[in-house]
Amino acid sequence: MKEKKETEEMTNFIYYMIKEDLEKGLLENKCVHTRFPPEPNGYLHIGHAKAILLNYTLAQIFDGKFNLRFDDTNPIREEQEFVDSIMEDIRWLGADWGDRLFFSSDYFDVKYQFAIRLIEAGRAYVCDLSQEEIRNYRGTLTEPGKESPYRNRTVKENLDLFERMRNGEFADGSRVLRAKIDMASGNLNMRDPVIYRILHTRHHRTGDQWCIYPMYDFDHPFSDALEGITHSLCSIEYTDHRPLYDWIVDNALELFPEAVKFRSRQTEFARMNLTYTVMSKRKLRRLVEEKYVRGWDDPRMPTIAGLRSRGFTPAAIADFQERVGVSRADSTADLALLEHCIREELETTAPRLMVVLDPIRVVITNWPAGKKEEIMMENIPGNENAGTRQVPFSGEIYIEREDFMEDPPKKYFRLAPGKEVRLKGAYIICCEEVIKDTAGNVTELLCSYDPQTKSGGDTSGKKVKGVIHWVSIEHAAGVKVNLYDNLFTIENPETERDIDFISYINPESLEVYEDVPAEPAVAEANPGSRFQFLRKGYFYLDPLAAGNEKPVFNRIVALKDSWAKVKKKG
RNA sequence: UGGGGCGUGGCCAAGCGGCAAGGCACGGGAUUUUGGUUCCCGCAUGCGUAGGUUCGAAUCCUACCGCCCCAGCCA
Repeated sequence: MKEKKETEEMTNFIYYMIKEDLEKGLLENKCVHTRFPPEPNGYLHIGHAKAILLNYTLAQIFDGKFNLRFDDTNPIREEQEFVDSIMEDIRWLGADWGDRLFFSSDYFDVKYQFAIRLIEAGRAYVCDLSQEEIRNYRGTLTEPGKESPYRNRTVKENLDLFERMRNGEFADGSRVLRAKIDMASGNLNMRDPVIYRILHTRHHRTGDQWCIYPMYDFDHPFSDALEGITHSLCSIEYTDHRPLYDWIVDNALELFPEAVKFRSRQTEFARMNLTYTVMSKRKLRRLVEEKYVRGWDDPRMPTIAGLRSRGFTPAAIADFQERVGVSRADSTADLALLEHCIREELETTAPRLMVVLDPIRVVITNWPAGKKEEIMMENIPGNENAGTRQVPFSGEIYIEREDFMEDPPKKYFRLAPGKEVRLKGAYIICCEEVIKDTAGNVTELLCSYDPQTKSGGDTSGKKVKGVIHWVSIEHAAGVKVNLYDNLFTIENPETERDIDFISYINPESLEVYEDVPAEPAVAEANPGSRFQFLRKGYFYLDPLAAGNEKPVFNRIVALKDSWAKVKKKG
């Protein structure tokens, strides 16, 4: 990943909290140690990127450590496929976990021992209530719960039952292990939470070794303690779980001190939403399953895989997260900010190319027949190191259909009958005649060029306001272009109540141009590299389509278009 | 009507009793062979509301209002 961030750049409350912990010596002789704990049951999205980058960056800033730990305590939901994709995504983002890749399931054995100690201390018991009974006994938001009739079993009986649970003597759902806390607590999480359940399900890592599995609230704090995590960051909905987190760690410290590397503390921060998209796993899955997108990695998806195939860069995503910041308030970041970040990066790094998306033929009537001229163009204006390239120019070219108007408004600087415009890097041309088909559609423009106006050596003294891009027809290479736009038409499709978010899908979120003329230099472009199509936007040469007949370019983001604003205002 | 969290400009977000940072967006102007970039300028008499404390309040106190989360043997 890029160099460590200047600490001055990080100004969020978690950064200051850690800094204070360090100053007060609260970490004793430990270094800052964070972790990212994904459950391997789905794809990561840009909201996860916030958590990954926060944890990783914090560890970097303070010279600490960062663990990747898969939270795989529920064998029913988890699969190896997701472990692989998650690791790929995190690696791509640049968060390096070194040799600290862990799985919650690695510690099932110690966790079992810890559960036994809890039982021995009289702080956990085996409960025979059915799932429904447990729910009823729990009470409601406004009424306290009732104690389970099994709450006061003897330690001996609990130990025996728990062992038999582990040995597979009981059916799924018939018994659970519960922490004995407080059935009257206003915090439902403290009403004797279930900490182990019976699940005769094969686990993706431990196989059939276990038929009882720990619950998150028991597992997570203890895993943190085992790994010596100093700062356990999580999203805001876990705030209610913090007392339970502390209960577990305190008990571990008291009953199983030799297993605890550090008494970690949980700190919550708000998750991020993004405008013009949805973030919930359920909704993303629906988009995939109902084929509104081609898959989890569709370039319109807010998944890490989607952003990657769209052409976004890890640096732009990190910059975006940095600018969004971290707080405890619900927030929806503006997609415009993410777009700004990628444009800012690509402005100085992406070589330019001329491609005409919607071509109209231009014949330069006074151009010597058959003559070809090589035009030298800068790859990245203002950056000499990026070099130059030759672009062939001839008497028949394509220009963008929208760069010509038969009856232009006042502020239109492009081509129009009798008007002049500069062809980028080449000459100034003047539109002499408009040719139409029988339906009245413009099919071709007859123009004249002024030999005095060659770029770099213009002796005409002419000043034209408009400069347009072009491609020589004879020398053009064909490319396929995918124009991506927002997947949804409204800013917050997720928060609209009573209306199915599917109805806000943007029918024009993908526009495909099968064969579009591009300057011949495209042939040398490397798959996976990014370009600016002059005046159009930033594009990513799809590496997945590398074998195709034509190169495939995905639009990452369009260039800002102030003309569109002028037009709208009239 | 139980518990918890949060309310600072359109979107984020600093601020922690001394008189509202910054970014994006937006508006205006300059430069420009990308209507891009860059560069200037503008953009909260106001910090959910109402009271109170104080010489002084976004910051402290009180009450109220609004939004979010919690009743999985999910994480």
